[in-house]
Amino acid sequence: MKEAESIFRSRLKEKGFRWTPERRLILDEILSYKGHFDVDDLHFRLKKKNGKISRASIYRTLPLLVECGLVKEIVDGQDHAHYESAYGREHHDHLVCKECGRMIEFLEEKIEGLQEKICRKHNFSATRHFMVIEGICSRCRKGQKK
Amino acid sequence: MKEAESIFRSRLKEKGFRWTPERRLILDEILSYKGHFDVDDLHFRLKKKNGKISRASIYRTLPLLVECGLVKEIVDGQDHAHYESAYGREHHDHLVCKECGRMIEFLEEKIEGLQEKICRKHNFSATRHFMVIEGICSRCRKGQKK
DNA sequence: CTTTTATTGATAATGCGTTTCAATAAATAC
DNA sequence: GTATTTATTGAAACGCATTATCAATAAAAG
Repeated sequence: MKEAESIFRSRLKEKGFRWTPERRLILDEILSYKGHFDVDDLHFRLKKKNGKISRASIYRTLPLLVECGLVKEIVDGQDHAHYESAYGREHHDHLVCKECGRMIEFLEEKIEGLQEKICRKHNFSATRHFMVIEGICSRCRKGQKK
Repeated sequence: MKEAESIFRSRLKEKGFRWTPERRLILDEILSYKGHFDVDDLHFRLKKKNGKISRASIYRTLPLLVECGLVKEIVDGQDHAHYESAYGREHHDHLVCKECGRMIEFLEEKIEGLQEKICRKHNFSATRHFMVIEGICSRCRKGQKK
């Protein structure tokens, strides 16, 4: 299945951008990694496998992938950006543990519906929405009880 | 009504911190300004009125005010932090316009209830939660139609 | 193969936020 | 009130994530 790649390649073509080995490596790595990541994580994994991709290329490629819906930024209220692969995945929100950084995904259909209602009420045209619950996860709570 | 001030002053005392003219000016300005703001907004307004407060003092004071619940950080997925006075205000979420930056507040009780349900389900102890809907507000949409 | 021009990696620059430090000034005791 | 202690201040240096610059490289198209 190369659908994700063809989505990316046709979007690049549309904009007069080019399909390069670096962009391919970045896309492949993101698709093969199931989890949340930041730029450093991704750079580390790419360097380990290929030893030659610059951080600058990652910073340049990520917005392109976000734009065509293959990657999503996770807004988590922490100090720097986190991302996740969005290819073949449904929208969901996150519980973020302040202790260990773990992100737990959840989906509550009713919330999605309520968000649409609010947009209609305010005549607001939504392009993105997210919800974050920050706190201490069950694992870390057990740890704190000594 | 000086309740907000006494909340802040007793919290400072508790921690061995001091009540200073600068902290008073910052608190007063935040309480008197009804709206969302960032550090630059606040610094500009304080300088105009008093001509002598440093950005560093604002950066140092804001977390103290957040800690005692008088100010809330608005996590909006934009590039830098925004805040709002939280004194005497109920929790609410935001619609954020990518065009003009305007933030529209909303409260949906049902969403709050659903968030609690999700936390119970994951045995997660929440300390903060927020929801943002990003897009184009009604005003800007009208403008775009020429 | 040649031409055009986007992309790359390295590095400099940006911008928000934090830390450092010497001078100042609250708080407390006397 | 005066002296002592130590947190706070403003200015400037710093840290860190991200963006912009630039010369060399390499896709794309003819």
